[in-house]
Amino acid sequence: MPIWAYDCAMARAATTSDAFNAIAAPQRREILVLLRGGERPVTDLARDLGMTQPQASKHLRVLREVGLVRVRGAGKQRLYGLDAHGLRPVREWVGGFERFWNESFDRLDEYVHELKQARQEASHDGDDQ
Amino acid sequence: MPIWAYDCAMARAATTSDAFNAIAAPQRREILVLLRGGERPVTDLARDLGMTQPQASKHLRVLREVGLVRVRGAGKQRLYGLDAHGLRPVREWVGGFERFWNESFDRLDEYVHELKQARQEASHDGDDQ
DNA sequence: TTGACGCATGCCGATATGGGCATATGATTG
DNA sequence: CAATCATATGCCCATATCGGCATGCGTCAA
Repeated sequence: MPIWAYDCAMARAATTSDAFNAIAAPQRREILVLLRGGERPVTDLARDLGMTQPQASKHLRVLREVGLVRVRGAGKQRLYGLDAHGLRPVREWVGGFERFWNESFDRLDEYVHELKQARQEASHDGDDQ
Repeated sequence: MPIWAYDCAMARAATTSDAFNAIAAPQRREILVLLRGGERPVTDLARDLGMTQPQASKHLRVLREVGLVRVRGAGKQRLYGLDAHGLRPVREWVGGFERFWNESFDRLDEYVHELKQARQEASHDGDDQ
């Protein structure tokens, strides 16, 4: 039995790492959808989503930390509002795959071939990471 | 002090729940990006991503379970290929927010108003749960 | 000031992840 | 068949998450 110098650091990326992680949770996605309808207080959201107020608050905290929602104190209430800017990276990343679900897989190889050549000639990179 | 009838079931949605969770991990996103260049064997991907082979296999397993990649045995190797169909839901969901990052927040309220009216007239709901 | 209301946090427990390494499984070649 | 290469799994651990409930904190009303 060796010394097992385990260097285990983190288990799973924090939900607050980025928008990708934040929107992984369905509940958080629903919150964002609701927020498209305008600013709303926490309790309201909680009720509509059928979750407890603390849960809603926690989800909202995550969304706030990644910058997907803003808060604005309105008297006793705190109105949460959508700030969709943070979703752009997601949109762009996914957008890079659009052509791949429009093509059948049999023809995909050719497609890929073209892409490869085009990329080499244009020396046009800058999407990974 | 009650009996603490804790009903805690699951902690966090499985990464294999859906595409949203699967692509939450940066490494998995990178794999998909690499796969845009065509089918590739595991070891290849692992090397390019600077991760161990087991790790790559595990990530690929997740991606396979949500249907984002396909496998094809090619001799000793197993060629993984992209199957981007599963990304459509993501694309569509995010797409629902496009207008929100093109508009300034001051004008957002009007926007929202229009949306609300349009929705009421169309009586078009059906997103909860 | 005391209440009351709205929201944020804290704590507990169960779970699954992700990383590391060792090894089982599969397929191919000699 | 045995040996080998390519992958897939199995375990270990540390961590963060989510769910439930209780309570702290800030704001407004009486």
